[in-house]
Amino acid sequence: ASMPLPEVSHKRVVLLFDCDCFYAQCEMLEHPEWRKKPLAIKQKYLVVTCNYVARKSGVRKLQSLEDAKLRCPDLIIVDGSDLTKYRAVSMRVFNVLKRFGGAAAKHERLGMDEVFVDVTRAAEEDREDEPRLMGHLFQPDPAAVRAARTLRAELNFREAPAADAKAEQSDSGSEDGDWVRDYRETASPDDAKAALADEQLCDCGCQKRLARASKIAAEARMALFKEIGLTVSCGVSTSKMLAKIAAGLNKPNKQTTLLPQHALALVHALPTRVIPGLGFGVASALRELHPPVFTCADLAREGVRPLERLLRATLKSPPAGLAKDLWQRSLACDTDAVKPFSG
DNA sequence: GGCTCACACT
DNA sequence: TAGTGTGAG
Repeated sequence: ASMPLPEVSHKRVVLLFDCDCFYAQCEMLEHPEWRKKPLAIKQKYLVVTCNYVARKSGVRKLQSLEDAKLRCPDLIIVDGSDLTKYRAVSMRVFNVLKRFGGAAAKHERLGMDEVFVDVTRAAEEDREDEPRLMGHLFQPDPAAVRAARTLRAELNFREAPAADAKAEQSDSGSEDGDWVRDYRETASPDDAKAALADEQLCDCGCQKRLARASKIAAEARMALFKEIGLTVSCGVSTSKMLAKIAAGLNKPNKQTTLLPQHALALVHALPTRVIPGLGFGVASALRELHPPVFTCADLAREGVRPLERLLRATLKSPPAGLAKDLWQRSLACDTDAVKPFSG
């Protein structure tokens, strides 16, 4: 009612490239004989990352070395406290990615192993009318879509390009429906899911822009593999938050497109920690509330004012506007811009 | 603007 | 872990 509604537009196109187990891959570049063996990188007495062979034996990030060795007795352990070579590989990755997305693209580094790229302009200017969607497409299940719809109704919240305005022009506009049905590469969905996807189509052109972007992502990933020998996972969506979440859906060495009209169905049930800017402290405080706030849907229902109070009680000096930003992100609306020249 | 601190990010 | 980045004051 009196809550400010999130601004939702699908106009941006954001990629997130996330190097798979970055330090471990760097070590395997120097030692190809380790590729098929379980490999962990340690700092002090902690495993900071490990390759996917090691993960099959239950080795995990931030495990104690002791635990890791118990789970995987033949684990190869490399000290990773000298970051020099990782920094060098990281810069090579960034320099390759800078070639993609055209002159108007913006590239932002996050840590050593992640790069955001805003490819809005390139995706708009692409002439291709029926771009092939590369990689995976996230498809919500019907229950998640129903839950998202309920949440939207509860909060009286409508997405900018209306999904229901489409019903009236259903006989004229079958081309978009065919386009999605024919070009997705995920495992073939059942009829219910296909119907669901068609029902949720958006007419702002975001599907085509995201598909064009998925091609840029595929080309960039190929270049990284050929020129450096690294595999990366990639998320393709309309904001940094959604691209990051999408990248995590299929790993390693896969890319995933998340259509903005499916974002709430994905986000609503996820823990509040998926929201960038909402860290360990705030997430813990939210869980202590009664009733406890666990998921993004819980946080969305909580509203801005109670969140402001919690931030004041939890943080030393909460940045202005943080509550509003976090609350909007709980509804999958993230307007944080890709900031160029951060590397 | 520059310093420290708290907090979040990898 | 070993850093980097950000906003508040």
